[in-house]
Amino acid sequence: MKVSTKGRYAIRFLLDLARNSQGKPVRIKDVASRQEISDKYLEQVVSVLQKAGFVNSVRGPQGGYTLSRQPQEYTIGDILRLTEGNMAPVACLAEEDNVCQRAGQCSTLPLWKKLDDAIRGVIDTTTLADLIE
Amino acid sequence: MKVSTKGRYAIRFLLDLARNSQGKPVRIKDVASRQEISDKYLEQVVSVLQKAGFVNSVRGPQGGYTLSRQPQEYTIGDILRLTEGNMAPVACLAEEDNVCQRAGQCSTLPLWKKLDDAIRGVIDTTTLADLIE
DNA sequence: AATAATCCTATCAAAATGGTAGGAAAAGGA
DNA sequence: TCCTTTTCCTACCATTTTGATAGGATTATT
Repeated sequence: MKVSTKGRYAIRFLLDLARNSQGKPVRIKDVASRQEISDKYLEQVVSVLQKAGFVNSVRGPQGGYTLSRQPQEYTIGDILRLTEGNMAPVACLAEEDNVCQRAGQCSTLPLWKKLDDAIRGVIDTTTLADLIE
Repeated sequence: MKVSTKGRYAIRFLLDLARNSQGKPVRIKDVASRQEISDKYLEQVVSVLQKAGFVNSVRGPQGGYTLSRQPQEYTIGDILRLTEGNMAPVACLAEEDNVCQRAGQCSTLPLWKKLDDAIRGVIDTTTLADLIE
């Protein structure tokens, strides 16, 4: 039940952009050094963000990344679901077609639903903007 | 961010004991077949429960396991922390000595604290008894 | 003595995690 | 045009975790 580096680095990357890009593109290398993270690994994480349209990229010298929306328009849930996959605590809650045959008689399902609600209650109501002081 | 089979099987095992043991020991084999779980694997999960004193065991014929407390005295949090390890969503919240050097300037820490609180709010207030209808 | 159950340890395949590495492609400046 | 700088893309890899299987030792009952 841990959030992996993928999700955590994605949040820190976007947060770093929000803070350090004044309209100008920010290089992965700079974020990586500020965040004390492997830049080659961060590159892979950012690639997912880029493909999903979470960031805009500029290639070549003076290139880098910028946010494609306002900080308050990124929920932590969006970022984590993109990078970590579904955030449901059990697989049977993750997708519609993943319902198991025991669902009807499963007495732990209500527990997992409550836990899922609690998690979503936090990650879907917190945005990047909330993390910037 | 998934609860693994270890934690889920442990809950289902204890729940099965609560339902099917009328004072008498319940065999792993029977639980495993009712729960459609590998009995040799369940054995290993149960061994953790036994060593922690969550269940009493009786060896030999007519042996098996019984709950060592009342169902309402087992919180889901106790069971999951025992079998899954710490349930904090990030390592730096898991133990006292795990605090990272960036904690002071870490702007994601409040998020993880809120998420941790939300998770504990569910798992520490739900007991086995709540899952028995 | 045979049987039935827990107990204990070793092993293992597959997947996930957290990277490293190297080069291709694009864009800018000299 | 050429060099540099950046993103982009893909392959590979070591370690750990996950979810088991397997086999036998130990204990207790009949």
